[in-house]
Amino acid sequence: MTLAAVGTARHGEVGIAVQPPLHPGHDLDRSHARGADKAPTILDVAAEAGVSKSTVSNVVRGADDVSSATRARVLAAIDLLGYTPNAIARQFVRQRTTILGVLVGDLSNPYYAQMAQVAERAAFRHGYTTMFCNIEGAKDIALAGVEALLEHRVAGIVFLAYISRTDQLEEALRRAGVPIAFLGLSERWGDSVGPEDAQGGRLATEHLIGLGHRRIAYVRTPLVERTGDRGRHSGYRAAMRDAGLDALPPIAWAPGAPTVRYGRTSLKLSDALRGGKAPSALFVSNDIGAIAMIEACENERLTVPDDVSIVGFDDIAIAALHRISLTTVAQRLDYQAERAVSLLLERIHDPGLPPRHTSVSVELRVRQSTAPARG
Amino acid sequence: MTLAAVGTARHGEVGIAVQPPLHPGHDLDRSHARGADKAPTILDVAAEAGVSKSTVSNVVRGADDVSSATRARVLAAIDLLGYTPNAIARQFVRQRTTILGVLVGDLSNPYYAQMAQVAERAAFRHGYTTMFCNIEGAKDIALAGVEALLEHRVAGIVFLAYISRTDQLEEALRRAGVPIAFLGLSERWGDSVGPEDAQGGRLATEHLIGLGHRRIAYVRTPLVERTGDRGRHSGYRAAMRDAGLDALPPIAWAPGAPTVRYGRTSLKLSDALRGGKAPSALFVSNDIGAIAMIEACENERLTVPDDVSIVGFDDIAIAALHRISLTTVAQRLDYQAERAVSLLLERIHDPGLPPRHTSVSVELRVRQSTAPARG
DNA sequence: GATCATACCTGGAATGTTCCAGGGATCGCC
DNA sequence: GGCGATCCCTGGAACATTCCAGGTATGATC
Repeated sequence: MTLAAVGTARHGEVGIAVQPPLHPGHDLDRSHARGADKAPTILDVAAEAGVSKSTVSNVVRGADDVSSATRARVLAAIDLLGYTPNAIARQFVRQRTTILGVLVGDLSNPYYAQMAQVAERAAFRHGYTTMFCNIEGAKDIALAGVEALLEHRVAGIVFLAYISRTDQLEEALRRAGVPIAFLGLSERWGDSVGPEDAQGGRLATEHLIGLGHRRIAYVRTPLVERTGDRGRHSGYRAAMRDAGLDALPPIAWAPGAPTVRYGRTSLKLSDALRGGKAPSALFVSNDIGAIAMIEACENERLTVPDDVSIVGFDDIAIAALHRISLTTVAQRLDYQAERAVSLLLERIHDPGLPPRHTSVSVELRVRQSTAPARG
Repeated sequence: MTLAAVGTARHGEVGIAVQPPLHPGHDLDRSHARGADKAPTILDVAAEAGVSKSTVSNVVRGADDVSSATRARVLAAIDLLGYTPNAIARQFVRQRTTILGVLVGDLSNPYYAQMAQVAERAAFRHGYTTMFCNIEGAKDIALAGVEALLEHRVAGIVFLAYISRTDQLEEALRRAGVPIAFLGLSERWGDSVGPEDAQGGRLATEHLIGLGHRRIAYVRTPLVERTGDRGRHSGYRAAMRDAGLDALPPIAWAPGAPTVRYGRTSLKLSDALRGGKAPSALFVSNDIGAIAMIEACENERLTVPDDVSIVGFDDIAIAALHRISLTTVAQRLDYQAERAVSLLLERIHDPGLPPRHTSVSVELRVRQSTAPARG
């Protein structure tokens, strides 16, 4: 507390000049009287500055009807006492918070981590803090997490998870009536931002077709929401149809944790990628899955891209590593996260808004995991 | 609301039997009278159940002095009204929260993301929610982030960031007197958990020496806190000394963002890795740096591990990918995050505890980025 | 000098919960 | 039937802030 006063004195004489050493020695008494155990309140500051609590409140909140002399006096008192405004009390009386809940599927997955980071930053820039719940695919945890967010009366929720929403979870969210933005997904009941899945599926598939591949399979991983998966798959089918090719039956990742390690063992490649009718190219519904697929192929002594070409979706950071160099459909993760936060804040401000769904254009990034078909 | 009651009926007739259809039709009146705009409070529930607010509070908090008949009646009323306890009011009156602040350096860095995930999970398991601040190395943002956490009166802070702590930031934290645990670091003023840096440095270096390398350089990246860097570097020096080898001058990553992309261009390899006196092996102070180093080497047409062996530190998930296959010093990220949360909760419970520093043992994981020295 | 306007400040009500002291029943025991 | 114990329940105070109606100077205008 004394240090703070010194700090003030150092960086400007204004506050000090208006209000010299105020009550010399008195601060010691105060701190003894109150004890160091309790944080100073707006009333302590008011007493110290010789004004009412309302005036201190006005200063803290930046209201304009405070004379500059009074303001300086109050600021000096705040500095002296080391007062930190109590957001809990503020939230309590104003009956709303500036906290955004973030439901994130799995932070150890780079896709979500990148999204979460940008969302946090965007929220912070708008004066909101973020409360995270890592729901990791477990339905009961998700429900408990949502409950916690609702109890804390978050102003809105960013939904960033692949968990298949149960009726229970969805109903809990609807009932609470809290603004919610689905990030990385489209066509939900709240607001949403997502990539142009169908267009991406088409780009990926056309790229492979252009390289001369005829037998191209779609690989579906549990990472992708049904809606996203549907779009990507239908883009694939449309491109195949337009090229006069037959769509192959999709290869499915066994249900389970969406990690590279799991995918590597889960994908049954022996069946899918061996023999005369095996596909020479794969379009995988996301990058983590595509990387798992590369691992799985190389485990089975199939070289990528020589034996199999692979295209992913997302363009997460590690896809660009030389050693990985994954051809993929890039979606602007950062833009989407920003947009989701904007949608949320707009709805918080005006709950009457109609639901809005933003889809973000995608772009093919050709790297080394795809090569012309052989023969 | 009705659904919830049905749910109750399904898994047990007790609640329903004790309190049949209570007040049929009445719920509609209430919801109209109150209007759907305001969330029901404990008083609404009390009126509905015909008890006092204190009793409802007892039920919600799980206090034991409530008869089972009354409890059932209150629960039914809660269900009917869709009451969600107001954590803000609870925090307000109890003068403490069950929120843990997490200051995280950079969520898009897998090292932090993994730590953050486990920390969140551990906190949640103990009944705490987490408030994230992504401080990304910018000092003013870090300060504003800490301020936000303090205003929300978080019960403790997990510090998970490489940002070099300014006097200002450190003083703000000390002054606030909030319990704080440093994660991934040791030897700080609060509680801390970190890996055995010196031992790790020694293991990495001895592995390279064992492979016949003589000219081994230490590469320092801006990712690592000074303390961690010091330990790893000194472990390296000790191993070199014990083997009768000269430690080379450390190679430094230019200050800047700690990403692979940046590191790739920032590391001046032409000078460091060319010529007769160039090192044949590198020990890099963390995995992201090591991966950047692999990229940088291969950019310069140096093959890893044939031309240069590289060892990292951390064993982040992507280090294990076949395509990366980084030899590295593994530290138990999950255990550390768990431990940091435990330390924090113990201190919240008993602030008088002396500062504790846990160091976690490390273990070398040999993969494909290291090979015997040539010639 | 009365009236009005403006600038600045203040006191009180309200917010939803917890916690505590205490108050009725009911029961058992002498 | 008096007393104590136990069980269950209740009303009120307290928490730190915001917001609003109102109050008091000061200055300007007629």
